Amino acid sequence: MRARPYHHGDLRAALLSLAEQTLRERGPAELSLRELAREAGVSPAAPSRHFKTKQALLDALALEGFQRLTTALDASLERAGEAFGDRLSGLARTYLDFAITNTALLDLMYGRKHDPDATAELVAATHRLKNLATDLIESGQRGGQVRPGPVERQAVPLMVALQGLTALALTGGFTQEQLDQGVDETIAFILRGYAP
Amino acid sequence: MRARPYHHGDLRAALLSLAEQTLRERGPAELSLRELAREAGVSPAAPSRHFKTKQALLDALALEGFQRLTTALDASLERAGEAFGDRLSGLARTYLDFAITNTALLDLMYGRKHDPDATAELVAATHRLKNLATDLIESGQRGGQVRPGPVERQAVPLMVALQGLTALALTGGFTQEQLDQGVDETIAFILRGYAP
DNA sequence: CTACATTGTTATCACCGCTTACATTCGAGT
DNA sequence: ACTCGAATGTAAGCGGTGATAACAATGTAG
Repeated sequence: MRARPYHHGDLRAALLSLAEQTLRERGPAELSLRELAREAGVSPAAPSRHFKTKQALLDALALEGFQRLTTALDASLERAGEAFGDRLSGLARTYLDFAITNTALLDLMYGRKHDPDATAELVAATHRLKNLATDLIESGQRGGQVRPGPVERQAVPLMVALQGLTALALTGGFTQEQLDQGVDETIAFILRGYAP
Repeated sequence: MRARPYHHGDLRAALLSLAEQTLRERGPAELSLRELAREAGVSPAAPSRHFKTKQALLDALALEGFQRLTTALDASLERAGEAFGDRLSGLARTYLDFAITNTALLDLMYGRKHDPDATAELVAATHRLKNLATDLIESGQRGGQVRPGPVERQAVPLMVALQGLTALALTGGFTQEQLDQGVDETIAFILRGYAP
């Protein structure tokens, strides 16, 4: 019977996975490198080979989150038809769904984002997200469902709505039903606001 | 020359004030009870007389934040005239201003809010905030500037917009000018959406 | 097969939040 | 004015944390 091998195999991935689980189940405050090491069955100093600091681990986790989110949003747009309303509604619901099922991760993502010394990769990831919104608005303008005007400005209400919906969903103390209604209401509201 | 007196005088207030300063300048992660005690010129265990745990300190800070915010919002409504647009615009700008000048504090406020074991006082404070929004919408309906419908639903887009605006303002990477334009745009957008 | 890079371990540091037992001061009731 | 309990502060110590440095085992390229 082989004892536990000296080398873990894929400690980096294991740490990220365990970290996300802990984040999800017990919140960011409870996340300890030493505990992750224990759970992974390695010594307390081992994680430092893969993540120089705790912050580096969190950054990697946030980056992974951004990747998963943009993937989901891309897929949603892929699924949707041509109609602007459908695309917008699908985007909003996908975003909201991600927010609800990955609350702590999303918090981490946005929390890290406005830290002055965030990774360049992280900043890039957020830009990609922003582009998704402006692209949608722009195509809506081409199709005539969105009033003309500078995209940079026109896209703001959409991003506001997305951020706001998730914020409410996460902190609001709403029932699931209220929430669904609120989403419907808000999407209708947005479309009305964008109408030419 | 008297040595430092055995009793601090108002340690509780001093701790809260120092804590807010630290929160503002160095973020929530850097906040340590021991350090606060050092800065207040008191032994490491002294704070525990006023705040049993670190979380209790943070809760007190968050509560203070809610009080200051609702005060500011009340004042804004007081200042504004009767016109629905003005009231809404004033409310939004006041909220946003608070968010920008008290970023970390607001984060703390909302972060604590959806924690299962939050103080009853905290929950009450957030409800007061929610009422402010529904009241505004309701009065808008009475005045005929807001389409009729259940207030509970109609108020959602407003709260969404407030939350979303602050979220964007804090994490967005916008210039001040872009932000001002975005606020204008969003407020116009909201009014259009609420129009009967 | 050897030399080097990678990955893990051990040991140690300084710091943290929290608790317990003890010291000082304040203030209310006589 | 005195006393005595409540409030407030101190000292010491526990277990936990993130980080680092020195050392050991393993993988791998030449």
